[in-house]
Amino acid sequence: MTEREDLLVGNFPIVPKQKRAQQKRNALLESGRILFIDKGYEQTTAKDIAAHAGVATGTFYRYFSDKRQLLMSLLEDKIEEFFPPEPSWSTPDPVSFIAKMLEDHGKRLNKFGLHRVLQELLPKDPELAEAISEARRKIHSRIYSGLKQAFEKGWTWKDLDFDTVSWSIMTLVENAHEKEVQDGGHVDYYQLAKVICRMVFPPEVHKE
Amino acid sequence: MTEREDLLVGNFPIVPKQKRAQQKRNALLESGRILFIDKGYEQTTAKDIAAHAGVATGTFYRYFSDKRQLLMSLLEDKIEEFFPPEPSWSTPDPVSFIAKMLEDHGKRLNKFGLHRVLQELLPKDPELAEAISEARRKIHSRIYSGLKQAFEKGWTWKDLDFDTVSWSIMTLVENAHEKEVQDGGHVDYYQLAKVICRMVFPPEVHKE
Amino acid sequence: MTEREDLLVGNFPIVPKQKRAQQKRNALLESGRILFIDKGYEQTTAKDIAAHAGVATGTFYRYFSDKRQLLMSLLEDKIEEFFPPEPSWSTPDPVSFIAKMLEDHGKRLNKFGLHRVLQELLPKDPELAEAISEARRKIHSRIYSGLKQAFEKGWTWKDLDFDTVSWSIMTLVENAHEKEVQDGGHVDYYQLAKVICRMVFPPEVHKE
Amino acid sequence: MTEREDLLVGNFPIVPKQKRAQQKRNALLESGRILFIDKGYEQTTAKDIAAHAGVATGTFYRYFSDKRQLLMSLLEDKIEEFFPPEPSWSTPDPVSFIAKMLEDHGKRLNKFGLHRVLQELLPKDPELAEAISEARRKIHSRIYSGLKQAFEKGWTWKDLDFDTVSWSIMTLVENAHEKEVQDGGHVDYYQLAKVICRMVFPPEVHKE
DNA sequence: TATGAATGAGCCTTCATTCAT
DNA sequence: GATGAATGAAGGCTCATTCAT
Repeated sequence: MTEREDLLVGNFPIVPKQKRAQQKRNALLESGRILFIDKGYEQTTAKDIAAHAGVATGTFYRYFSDKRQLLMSLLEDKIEEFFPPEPSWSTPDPVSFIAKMLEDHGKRLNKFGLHRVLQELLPKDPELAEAISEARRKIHSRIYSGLKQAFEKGWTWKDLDFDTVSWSIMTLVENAHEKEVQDGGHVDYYQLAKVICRMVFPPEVHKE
Repeated sequence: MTEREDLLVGNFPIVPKQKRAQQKRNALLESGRILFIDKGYEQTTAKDIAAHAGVATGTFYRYFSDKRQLLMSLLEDKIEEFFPPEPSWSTPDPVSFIAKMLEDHGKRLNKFGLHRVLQELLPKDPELAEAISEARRKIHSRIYSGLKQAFEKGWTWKDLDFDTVSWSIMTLVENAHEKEVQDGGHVDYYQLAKVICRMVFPPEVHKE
Repeated sequence: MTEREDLLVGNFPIVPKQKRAQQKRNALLESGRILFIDKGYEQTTAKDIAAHAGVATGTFYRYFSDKRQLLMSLLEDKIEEFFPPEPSWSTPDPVSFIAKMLEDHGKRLNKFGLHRVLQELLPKDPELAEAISEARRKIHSRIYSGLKQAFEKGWTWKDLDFDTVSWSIMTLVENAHEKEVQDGGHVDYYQLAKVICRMVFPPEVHKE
Repeated sequence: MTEREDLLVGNFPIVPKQKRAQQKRNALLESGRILFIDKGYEQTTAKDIAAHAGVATGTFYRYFSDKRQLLMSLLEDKIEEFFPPEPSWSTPDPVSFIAKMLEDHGKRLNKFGLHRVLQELLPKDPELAEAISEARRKIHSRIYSGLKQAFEKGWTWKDLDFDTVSWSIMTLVENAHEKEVQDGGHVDYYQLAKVICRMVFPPEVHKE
């Protein structure tokens, strides 16, 4: 982690070396995460976070230059959690594979919990928006090339539009975990995987 | 929805009857919309809105109890814009039909422009979240029953999972218009429609 | 005054047009002056000034962008008070003339009262420092040319160093009014004028 | 002055006896001096000083009760630097003597460098103001008696006003070194000395 | 009704000072 | 003695909301 520390964040107020300091820093991070998720980013003040972490206001500013930097530190570690693993089409049972992947990814995202906060921030934070956009582009291109390979092996629909289908898969994966929250119901990841496979494979391949 | 409408909005400052007043109210609404989209909800102050509408700060509060209510009024009129029209499967050419629908809906949403603002607000406004959720449920159930009818006519996959597929369609439709913004590229609505149809119809029906 | 308003200050928060507003602005200016003199610039907060003027903190910021701007507004009107009037050497009785001038100028400065504040600020406010410097340069050059004229009329010491003597006169005039404060004693302006004249005129001219 | 010295300074953290401690204390003093001159008194924090001296913040408070006391200690050692040596009128060449004295004193003051800081503090620190005032009174009285002696020897103007002339001399001496800074130009100490002598001696004595 | 000045709570941030290690 | 993290009071400033005109 240390090497990526200044990726989004800059290495502003000292990388804390003592264990104590690390703990306090982590407490602040965790408090930030909780409050951001609970009340939203704007509604959470530095004071709130400090109080929730059981430290004084000033202490917050020893570890973070401001609220935004705390959020960035939070993201930095976890940004990879947004990347769904590349779906593999050359599996004996792609549906199960994807179902498993969806479920794992959903769990990860829900545990992460900051997606809402990101949406709140994207409009006002172009730098962040760009970072996210970049991440999305990567996912998209990974799915895209996976599809291409499958296509070249003759497994997919002949008229597969790589771009549209990659985007559709990405969109469904990204939103799947929200489904649970939204309608309280649970997602049938297996069914969703089946739908995704149907977007890619014609039925005869499916059976194979 | 109509019955809960005033729940959302409150019936505070009386719907003004005079033409002058109506104009002012509309100017405020429009200014609010523009500024919310431009700078985000939190970043827009009541004073900003009033100034942009060419009235005094105090006047704002004659027409709206606060910023939130203005937003709610804005949504009230336009909430239906979120509803994609029910896809019709019993059309000679469902792909083209859906493609057209996607495009129209995308245009409408982009013209509306407040989706970003909604995302900014959802975390802090459970009431609004509930209203949106409700709207979603309606769309979902409409798509659901459309699918069911198609199923009963024997057009769809035999093992169609209504819920999963409805949700997938809804998700793709909701996000399609964002694609343009995100990757600057334009959406190929026809291809997307094809993908959707593939989720629903087996290939042999397709040709019909 | 209005035409010079934006000299040092910029015309930040609206030139108040209503009488009420003018009064409030003036009250703030006066409170600022009093508190600056009493407690020093740094020790005076915007809140203090507002409270002393009997208005809320926010009101302060309607009229001034910050403490510094208030001070600048204060100076703007009064900056000319720093300029001692040009001593006239071609008077029947230059000593009396200068004595009178010194006294008037001292009174003016003491009424103004902000010289201490200026000294507090000069080191940290280069813009202000420049303005003051500029003013000083003007005074200096006026005294300088007055001396030159007197010299050309053959009234002064033959070896008069214009620069040194101008500077000496300026320095004495500037500091004279502080003498009262410093040793509680009062300044004998007449004696001081005599000293100044001795710096300029040889004794034989003196009697003339 | 010696008796009041600890009044100014307080005898708080005991003059440290160990060599190490002395060094640290001196480092802090020197760092304080440098930073005060560079950034001003208010703008310099205890932490700044400690950091500049290469010790921890807490250490600062072992040696000084606070920022003010450090400044006072700084002055304590150097306050005598403010005293211009008594001008001697009974020299073969008083002009040169005084010129030399002015130059030396200017150099000393400029090396000292804290005059600006004093001006920043005087308004808020009556005790310091009193100490300075006291010092001034001493200088004044020394010059005064020097003049008196010269007068008694019949060297000066017959109508010399001791008080006014002492004050004038003191004022010119005190401000001379600032002239360099102010107009970038250099002071012609010889000319200034001549002016001072003219305030004291009539021309015929001058030649003597 | 319309106006916009006034209000003051509350956020962000700094820094003198303390204190556990 | 030294350290530097922690504290929290206090200042700067904004903005939603009220209210006298």
